[in-house]
Amino acid sequence: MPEGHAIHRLAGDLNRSFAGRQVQSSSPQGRFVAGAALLDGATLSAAEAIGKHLFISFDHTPERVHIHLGLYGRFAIVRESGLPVKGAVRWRLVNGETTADLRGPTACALLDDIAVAHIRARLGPDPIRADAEPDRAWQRISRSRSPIATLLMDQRVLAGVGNIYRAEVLFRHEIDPFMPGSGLSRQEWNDVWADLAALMKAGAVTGRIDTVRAEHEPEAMGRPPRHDNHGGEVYVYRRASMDCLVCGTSVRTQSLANRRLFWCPRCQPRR
DNA sequence: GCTGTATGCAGAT
DNA sequence: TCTGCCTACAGCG
Repeated sequence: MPEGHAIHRLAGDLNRSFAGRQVQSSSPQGRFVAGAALLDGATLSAAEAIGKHLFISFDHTPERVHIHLGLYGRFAIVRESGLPVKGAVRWRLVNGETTADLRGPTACALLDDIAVAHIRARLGPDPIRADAEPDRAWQRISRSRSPIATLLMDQRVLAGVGNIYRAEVLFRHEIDPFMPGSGLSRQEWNDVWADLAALMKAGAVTGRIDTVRAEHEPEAMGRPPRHDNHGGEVYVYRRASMDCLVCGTSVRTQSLANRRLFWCPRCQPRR
């Protein structure tokens, strides 16, 4: 479930289970054998998330494991050890009582400081991180003719926002997803950034994406409760042809930059 | 068993 | 703008 909030949550979970502890490291699937062997028996020092990227450091080497889950990747942590390997486990970490199995990542590699710095340098500010500089994103957005919906998901502009948060934050601020970045006012940007930070930090705690304000929750609107398969309550994401929770208009969808975009044409009118 | 789908991104065209 | 790729699972026959 890899938008940025999930990666931050994962980093926290890994730290709780493994930080400061010696780990057994292996690559049952066979595609991270050399890296995994190098770390076997090492002490894990910390896991850190930047946008959708996860970095894991160890005491005995300056190199870090860089993981990007991509669309399908999962990193499952269970409170058991001695488990049989099920499926294609790229990397398995075990301490006395806990097993973490990584499957299907786009990236899983041991990187030196220079390579890590390279990745960091190409990422925009991450709304979840305390060290984020939202102005860097504004500089790009305010000068761009690309649709705001495209810019929000561009990891060079903002790190960690994915298809759900972009659709939801644009809905919450009644912004036309096709409006060029240069059409956004500074105030709108400040509001969008603050909202993304709040929504994503909450998501990192709960592990769900919840974007529906209390007054629009199904119960408050006299509708039956509803839970989508990503685990939270949302306004427009994957609700194509369903009624907008606010105005009742049919939610629209369209492919934009290879991803499905969802919006309400009435709440987010063309500008 | 097969097909379609998924919260992503890089590299080719 | 399009294709390929990493994997699991739901829905279908």
